[in-house]
Amino acid sequence: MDGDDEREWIAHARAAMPLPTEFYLQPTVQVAQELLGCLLVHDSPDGLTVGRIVETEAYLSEGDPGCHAARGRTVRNAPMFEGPGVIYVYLIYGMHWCMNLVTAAEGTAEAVLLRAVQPLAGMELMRHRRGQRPLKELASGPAKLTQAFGVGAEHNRGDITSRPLFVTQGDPPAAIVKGTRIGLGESSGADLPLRFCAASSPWLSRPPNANTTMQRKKR
DNA sequence: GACCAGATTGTCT
DNA sequence: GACAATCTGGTCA
Repeated sequence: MDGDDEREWIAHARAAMPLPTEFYLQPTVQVAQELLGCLLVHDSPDGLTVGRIVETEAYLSEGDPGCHAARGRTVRNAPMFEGPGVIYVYLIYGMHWCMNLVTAAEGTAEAVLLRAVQPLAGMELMRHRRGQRPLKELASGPAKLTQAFGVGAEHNRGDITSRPLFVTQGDPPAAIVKGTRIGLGESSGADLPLRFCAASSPWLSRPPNANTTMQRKKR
């Protein structure tokens, strides 16, 4: 990864076409898998950042108590009901932003959580936003990712199928590893195999199926 | 390297 | 008032 590579990624991202709304109308689990290898691009006023998506989680409307919309529509989760291609950004633990891409038709609340990306371009800007962290820690987690890419509340209800924040086609990983989702309680569908990772990627938030080690303690 | 606990605030019951 | 799709720094082995 050198400066020439970064310039090529920037040129590629500037010329790239966002994935269309139809992409997000596919079954959510399929979208979550097909997003792996795709490029997340944010052409912000501060500069351009590009990353390859290496980890996602699917949240479903049926039989998934971990989904924010499992108990119906609320003020917070309303974007999940607004149709394919809508960006759903929410605050977690009062400090961190998480970015979801809404799938399924309007009125059906399903989404894919972006958990980790491999930085490809705009690394200096990401470092600036993330506080000079090592490259591998720039976007290896849902909240790290949003911070590195400058995504926040102002992007909630945005459109992922148009600039400046969009996803474009990339190279699919050689293999995909499925696992259970991270951070969910036992009664929230923690055992559902809805986490998808690019196999053997060093850019993941955690190794596949290592989700039980950092559970919150009971209070 | 592995584990633990604190930070911090919007949302929901 | 409790909890949450997390992160980070500190402690200990």
